[in-house]
Amino acid sequence: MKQHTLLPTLMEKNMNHLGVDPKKKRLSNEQLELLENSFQDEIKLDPDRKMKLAKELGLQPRQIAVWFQNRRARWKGKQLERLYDALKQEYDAVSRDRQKLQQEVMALRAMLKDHVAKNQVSTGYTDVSGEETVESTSIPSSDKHQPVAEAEAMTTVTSLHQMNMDAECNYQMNMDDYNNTVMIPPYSWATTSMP
DNA sequence: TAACTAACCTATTCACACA
DNA sequence: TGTGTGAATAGGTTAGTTA
Repeated sequence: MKQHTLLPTLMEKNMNHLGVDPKKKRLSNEQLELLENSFQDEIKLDPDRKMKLAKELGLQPRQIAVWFQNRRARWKGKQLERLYDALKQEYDAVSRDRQKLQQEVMALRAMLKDHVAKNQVSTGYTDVSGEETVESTSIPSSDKHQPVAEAEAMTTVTSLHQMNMDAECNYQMNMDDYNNTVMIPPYSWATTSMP
């Protein structure tokens, strides 16, 4: 059950020389240093260590426990901050890649449109002359092949689009994987030692 | 198995130091 | 005197113990 033992000892000590009722008093540098060192050793506080620290620092065990609780909360906040920064960097990088891919897709689409238009024109000529025009892209075209070429071209665009979609899906999946790996279930973070 | 207990958590309050 | 920081509190969850 909760322990609501307040701190008469410390308070009394502190108010004696001030003539006031200090309800909250900052810990001294020495006390903080020792607590900090202890926290760096182990984020969790076992009862023996709590008693030892309390004795050593002249504080109530409850104060030691509270200090560790607050320290863990601050530590977790920092961890979340770092995690946020890492995720943001990752997101920015993926975002840039996505934009680049989209630009490539647009360029390829434009090329394809141009290519199809030229094929249609050249097909018009071949209808008359019977000659076959070969584009620099080496895609064969004739009145017989033209629908096939268009279909292939459309397939290419669809594939590119699919690749783009896949990239997005992969990113989503990776983020999910990352979340499953990194997201910390309640309280479990506290059982891990300091990084 | 329910009740109790201790330790922990998050959210909040509040005293104090300082610009 | 407003604000940031940290000690302390409130209330909830979890896990171990016991009758």
